[in-house]
Amino acid sequence: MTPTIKDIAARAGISYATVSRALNGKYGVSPRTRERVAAIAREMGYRPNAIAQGLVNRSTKTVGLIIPDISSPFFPRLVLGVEDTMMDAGYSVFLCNSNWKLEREKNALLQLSRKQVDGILISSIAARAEEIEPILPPRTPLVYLSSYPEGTARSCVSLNNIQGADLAVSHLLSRGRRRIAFIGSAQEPHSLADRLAGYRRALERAAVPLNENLIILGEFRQQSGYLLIRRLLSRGILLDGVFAENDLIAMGAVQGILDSGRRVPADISVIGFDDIPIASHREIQLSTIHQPKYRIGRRAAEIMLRLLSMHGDSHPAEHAALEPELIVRRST
Amino acid sequence: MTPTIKDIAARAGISYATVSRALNGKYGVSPRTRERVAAIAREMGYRPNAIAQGLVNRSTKTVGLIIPDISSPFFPRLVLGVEDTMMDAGYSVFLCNSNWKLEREKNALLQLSRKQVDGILISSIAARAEEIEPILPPRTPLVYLSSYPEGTARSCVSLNNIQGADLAVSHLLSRGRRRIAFIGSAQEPHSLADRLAGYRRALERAAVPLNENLIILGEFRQQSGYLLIRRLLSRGILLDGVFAENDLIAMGAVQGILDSGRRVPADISVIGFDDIPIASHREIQLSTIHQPKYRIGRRAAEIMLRLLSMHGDSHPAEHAALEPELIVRRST
DNA sequence: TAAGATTCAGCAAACGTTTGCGAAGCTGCC
DNA sequence: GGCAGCTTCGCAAACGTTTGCTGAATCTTA
Repeated sequence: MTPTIKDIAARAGISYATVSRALNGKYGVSPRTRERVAAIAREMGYRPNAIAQGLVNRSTKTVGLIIPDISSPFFPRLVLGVEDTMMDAGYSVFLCNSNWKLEREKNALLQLSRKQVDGILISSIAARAEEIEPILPPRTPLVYLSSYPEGTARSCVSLNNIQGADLAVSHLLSRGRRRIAFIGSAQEPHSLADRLAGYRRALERAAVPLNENLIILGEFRQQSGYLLIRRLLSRGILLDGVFAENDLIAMGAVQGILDSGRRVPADISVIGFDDIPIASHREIQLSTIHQPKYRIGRRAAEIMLRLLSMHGDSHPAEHAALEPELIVRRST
Repeated sequence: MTPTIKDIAARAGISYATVSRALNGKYGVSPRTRERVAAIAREMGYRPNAIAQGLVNRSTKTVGLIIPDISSPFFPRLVLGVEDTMMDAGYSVFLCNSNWKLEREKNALLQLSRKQVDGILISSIAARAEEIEPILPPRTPLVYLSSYPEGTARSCVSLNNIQGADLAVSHLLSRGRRRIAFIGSAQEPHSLADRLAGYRRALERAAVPLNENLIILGEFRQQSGYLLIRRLLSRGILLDGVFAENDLIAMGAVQGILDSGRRVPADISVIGFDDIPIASHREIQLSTIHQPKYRIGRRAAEIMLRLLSMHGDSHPAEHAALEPELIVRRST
């Protein structure tokens, strides 16, 4: 079928060991044969079988990337950042969507380990490291990106969520808002916790009392934001600001507020999180906290490459927390 | 390290051939030992090494998926459709972004074939099949999705682009528009050709003369639509309708029209193509031709699975052309 | 009870590579 | 001319599986 190293050897009249050495630039083969082998390989259209190489080298030049949902607008650029840099380094990436389900996340981890990936990058929805890390062989390079479980000793790349939330809420406060709702999602326990912490911190610093009634949770979807805000407003709860855990929720909230006859930002200011592409659209103009998604992906991939290069010697975990950036637009 | 089949054999005091047969439910091992092996395997946390299996089975349970750019809003749901159904069938998918470059597309093809993928799904930007198909080993299952090169004998899943464009332009005509611009991109030669053909067909049927000055090409980006329409308008060319090859271009065109002091749709109607998520947003409301992206992905994956199941016996190419759907919103 | 049939398990080759070790062949020096 | 030392290459094992073939043990049947 497709030519193997043995076919080349037969054609060149030498052993296949020599062919391997010639092709890989290893020591111990004369320039003459090296050239001859290269020529024959080219002529026959030889391609090294990466599976066979993976078996003997115990390295597949392959990594896994697990995210909740590629069709959620936050992830595509993250994935691109990872793929671009891994690709440049000669790695291929398996993409797995967990669909926000822990079970599927675990399953993906299992499949990937079976496939002998050299490392795994994951935007995990697990609350605690013990839920997922034991699934992997002990020394598998693992880096979390954007979201990580509590109690992990692995490398992480994420935004400083506490600070981001603080920035957002402080911005609302600076606009004179005092009754600020928090609309979040329980889908990513850890970032929820951090953003909630930032929310609390900002309020506390401004000496604004916390009102538990203003904290509500749903899903990372636009409709969720819409329904939650409408429920809140219909209960007659007073509001003058909304901090949503992500832009989709924020956009839903804006719609809900408008539909209830109130104005944005005149009556209620709304700020989101993530700065997904649509947020900057002229007709939307949502204030938000920018996350450098591509850079997060790239950075995580770079860390992965370092981990891979020192093939399991020791894993000094690196926690990169990128700086959030406040983007003020029309909604505040 | 991680336990192999031999470790299990040693522990059970039997040969590893028997362990393999027991684990795979092959004939020729007693229920008693089968059970014992299963128990030991579970206890030791055994996981079959898919690389080794791939080498001997000559099948890796892996496919490649090549698209131009995951961060372009058309692709995420397409990818999700593929990933979901391949995953359910026990396959993993390598994601590769070609960044609209033929060179990168070819390179991805090469890498994937090295990695011994069982098949490849590709949204190709190649103009002709000869540019890319020779790269793959002759009988590699290959299915095109959404976009395919001319002259291919392989399976394709795509929208009926001619009909879609016809629908869009006919819709503009039915709104009384007669001077309809076509703004497209040269990035995907084949879909451009088809959509242009549909544009021509609709005009012809309505006996509206074709004006070559109204056909302009750029890239699949919002800014491209903006710049092209502004240039057109500033040259004093009369327009009352715009058919854009995709929604991003259409949105850019809308902005350009508004910025030039004209109204949409009162002065100029605009219709796009794809129905990306943002198009349906309340503040955007772009008329467009809907593409069932997830379904296209799923369908392509299903065809791939059929191809895989008959491991290379014969490849009766299947050309699935899904029906476009006109979505009328505020912009027309 | 003996012979044949049937069940169960092991041996070893194969998949396509990489690589340690050893064996030639050559060069040059004394 | 003999020997050391270097260069160049081949042999064979290994990576972790699957599977055809063979052999032993058990069971069936006359």
